[in-house]
Amino acid sequence: MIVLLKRMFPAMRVKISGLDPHQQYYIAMDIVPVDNKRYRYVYHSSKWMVAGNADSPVPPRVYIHPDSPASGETWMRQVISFDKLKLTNNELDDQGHIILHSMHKYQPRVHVIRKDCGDDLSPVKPIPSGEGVKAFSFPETVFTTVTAYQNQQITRLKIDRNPFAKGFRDSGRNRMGLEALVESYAFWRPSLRTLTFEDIPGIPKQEHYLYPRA
DNA sequence: ATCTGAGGTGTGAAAGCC
DNA sequence: GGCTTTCACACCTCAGAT
Repeated sequence: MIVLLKRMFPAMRVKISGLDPHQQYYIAMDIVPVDNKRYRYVYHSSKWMVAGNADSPVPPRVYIHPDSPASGETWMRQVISFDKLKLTNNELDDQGHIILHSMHKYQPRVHVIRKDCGDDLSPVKPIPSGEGVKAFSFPETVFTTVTAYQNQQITRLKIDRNPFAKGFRDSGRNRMGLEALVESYAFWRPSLRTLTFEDIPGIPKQEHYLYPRA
């Protein structure tokens, strides 16, 4: 899904409840390695296989949601989308984009940060820890980075679902076949997730739900 | 409502790497 | 030689200007 500078697709979308409506919060995302392995796609078995050790770690980067900071009421009222998040494989990137290695597995994490804990938040600095900061991650959002698609079904999926790729769509495609394909890919399961905070601003327990995509 | 420029897509060929 | 990465390209969306 990545090369040079690309958006993440499909984008992560989350819904949060349980925030203090009057408290200001930052929402941020970072992406961490799942393991220290490099992968390659094996066509004949249609599986990702370990192909060696991971490349050297890249500088940690943070995507701060552009609506930040905003009140808990604002965040809870909307579905929070990370569709503007950009990924790069350029380790020398100085624009604050999230840097990843190709052919590695990563886990996106959503961070909810109380404003007083996030005043020195920066795209090029690790997310602060402690009281007032909470991270959420969902195992089904783990993904493998590539510079070229390894699976033609994924290419077709993206062409049909990403508006910017409309120019590559065929007019007579079999929609039912596509829907079946969508169902078969875990990462494509509804990207809308819900985080529930029980005791804000004290920071909370995690709970999440899966919603069927309309 | 229409125009326009910036920027987001996958493709396919060529280059680079091991 | 096979796999991965990079690049130019055409086509598209989107947002701001008029």
